[in-house]
Amino acid sequence: MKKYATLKDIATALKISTATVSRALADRWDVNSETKKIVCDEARRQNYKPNPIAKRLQNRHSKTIGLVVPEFKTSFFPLIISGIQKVVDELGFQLLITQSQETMEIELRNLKLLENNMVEGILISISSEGENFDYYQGLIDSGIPIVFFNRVSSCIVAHKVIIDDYKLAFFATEHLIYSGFKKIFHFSGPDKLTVSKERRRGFLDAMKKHHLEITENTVMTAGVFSDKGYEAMKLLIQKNDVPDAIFCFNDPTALGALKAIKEVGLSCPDDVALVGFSETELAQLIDPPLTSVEQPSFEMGETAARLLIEQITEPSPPAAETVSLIARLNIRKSSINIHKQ
Amino acid sequence: MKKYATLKDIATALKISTATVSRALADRWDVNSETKKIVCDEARRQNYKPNPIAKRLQNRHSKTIGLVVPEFKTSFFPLIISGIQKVVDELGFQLLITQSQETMEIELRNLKLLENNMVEGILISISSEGENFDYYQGLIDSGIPIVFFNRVSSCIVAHKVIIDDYKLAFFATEHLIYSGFKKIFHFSGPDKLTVSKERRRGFLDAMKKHHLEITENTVMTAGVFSDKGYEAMKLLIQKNDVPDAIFCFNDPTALGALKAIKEVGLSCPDDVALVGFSETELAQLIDPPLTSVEQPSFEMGETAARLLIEQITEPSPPAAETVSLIARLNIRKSSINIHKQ
DNA sequence: TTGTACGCGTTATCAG
DNA sequence: CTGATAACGCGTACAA
Repeated sequence: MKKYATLKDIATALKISTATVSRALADRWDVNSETKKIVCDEARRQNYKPNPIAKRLQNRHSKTIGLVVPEFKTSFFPLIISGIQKVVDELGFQLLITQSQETMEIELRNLKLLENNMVEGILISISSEGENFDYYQGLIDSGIPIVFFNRVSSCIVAHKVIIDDYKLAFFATEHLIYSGFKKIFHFSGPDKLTVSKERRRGFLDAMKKHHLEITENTVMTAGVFSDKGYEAMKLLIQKNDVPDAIFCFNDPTALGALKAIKEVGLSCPDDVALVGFSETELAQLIDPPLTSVEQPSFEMGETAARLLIEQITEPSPPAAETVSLIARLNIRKSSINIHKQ
Repeated sequence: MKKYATLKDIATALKISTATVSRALADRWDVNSETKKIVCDEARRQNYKPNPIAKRLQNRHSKTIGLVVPEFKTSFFPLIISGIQKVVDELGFQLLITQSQETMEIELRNLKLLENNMVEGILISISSEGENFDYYQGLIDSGIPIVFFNRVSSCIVAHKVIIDDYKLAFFATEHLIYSGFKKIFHFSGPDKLTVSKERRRGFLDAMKKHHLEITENTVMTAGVFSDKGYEAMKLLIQKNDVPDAIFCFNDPTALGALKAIKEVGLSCPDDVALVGFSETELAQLIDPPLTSVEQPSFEMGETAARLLIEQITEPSPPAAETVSLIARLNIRKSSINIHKQ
């Protein structure tokens, strides 16, 4: 193992004190320009690099924030990250990214990793398995602010950036209802996530408002990934209980359902209409183009990052606030009712 | 700003020495179980957390490696990251992820960021703008090994994990030729990337082998993003020089071209056939499904991570080696020649 | 202009 | 069993 060159190494090599070396390297005015030159040369010769860890031990601020997202296989989180990056760069901070892979365990490990690297604050969208409440709270208590976005913690007091999932789910469902579909199902997300609950609530309220029948299969838990949507759809086909339309928790789930639909020779939207959520790039490209709720992802990232850094830099940060951004339903071919025309 | 509780705080509160506190908290055998208990209680009371930075100042190893990728909007890099994560987790390391957004400047900033966090090694796929040679070499010289993957540096001696871009480009082009297309173009990637050069070389060699005409427009530089593919296609349409088929640098470029093709009422593959590269999830989902070269992304991540960690942990690491993984061409509808049937 | 000495928070060594 | 003390690498008052 190669040993680092330290200030001391340079000092002893040059037979001067470490203090002088330190000052020379910092290029300060109160040091002889000649010694300055000698020191710099020797530093280069020894391939000296200041040890950032030692520096931080005194400085106490790293100008770095951490991020934990569940995954970035879909384009949803990457878009948010772009927004975060922009603000972080603008404000002279740096960003460390981790992914929890939708598990609480890895999420916890990532939080600790970030903490170990002395981030000054954390942005997080929680895993679908549930929340590490205690740890969130512990971080906040120990002076590391957290801002939640998209998937937020229900019981921690902190800044949160979301959209109105309930309202959008309600809209999306009403869109299907107004299009003339009668037998409408919902593929729900993970039970523990607030977003899942909100979207399910929006769906059910819309169904109730229009007095549509709610049966045992009306709401099926399908999770976040496309294979779950595929399985759920397969199950319905097998049970011979195929609906006219399905409002899905997200785009991957809808795509999974679409795959199953096509496989058995059914057609979308003729036989089964589909609506997704949190529109990914794919929505517009697939066949048929998918109706989906478009979230202001980039803006969500910007807002969350700004709130976090504000909290870090402001001496008296504002009280915890929940910011709700505007989202909208993009109607495309997958939810057009051809029989109604 | 809340002040951290330190060992000293606990020590003074309990009127004992910091050494004892340290030992008690480390749960060592040579400390009275009663004092141990008292110390732990006081630690909890003061919400004490050990300062990892101070620890590292002596330990010198962080069990953490860093990653720099150009972007993760497409599913290509995320898949590689999954592979990396798997190995990193298995071997008890941790992973810090950064994205260069395809620019040299941010790449450099990220390298420094990782270095500042004392990563023990770095995995990188370089930005399309070019390479920070000097900095790569400096890192390696100062004892931080680097493993390149996918987009590798041409002039640094280090482990590299790639596929045979030349061969696959050659295959893909021959596939188009054997399908009966005559006027075949290539949308090339950024000029500075080795992968671009290799794929272009493969394309040109295949064209030459089969004595197909190469004109001024045959090779167009279109970059990495879909908008560039779109623009390039638009330009060809405008110039009234539309080919039978295009071999694109990657999937996004192909998708951009597809968009332009559809916009002017042309059809793929009837009017223009398309072949992509580094197959993303989308390839199978769009209309028409896109012929593309499938890279063993997950395996690439695994291999790169394994090589890096091996280099970190082995006392005498093996010489730099270039690993070439197996890739394959997946033929789909976008490159079927309907006129030939 | 340069050197001395101390602190950042922790662990390890060596006395007691 | 416990307490001083010396590192780890750097910055910086303070003294010379």
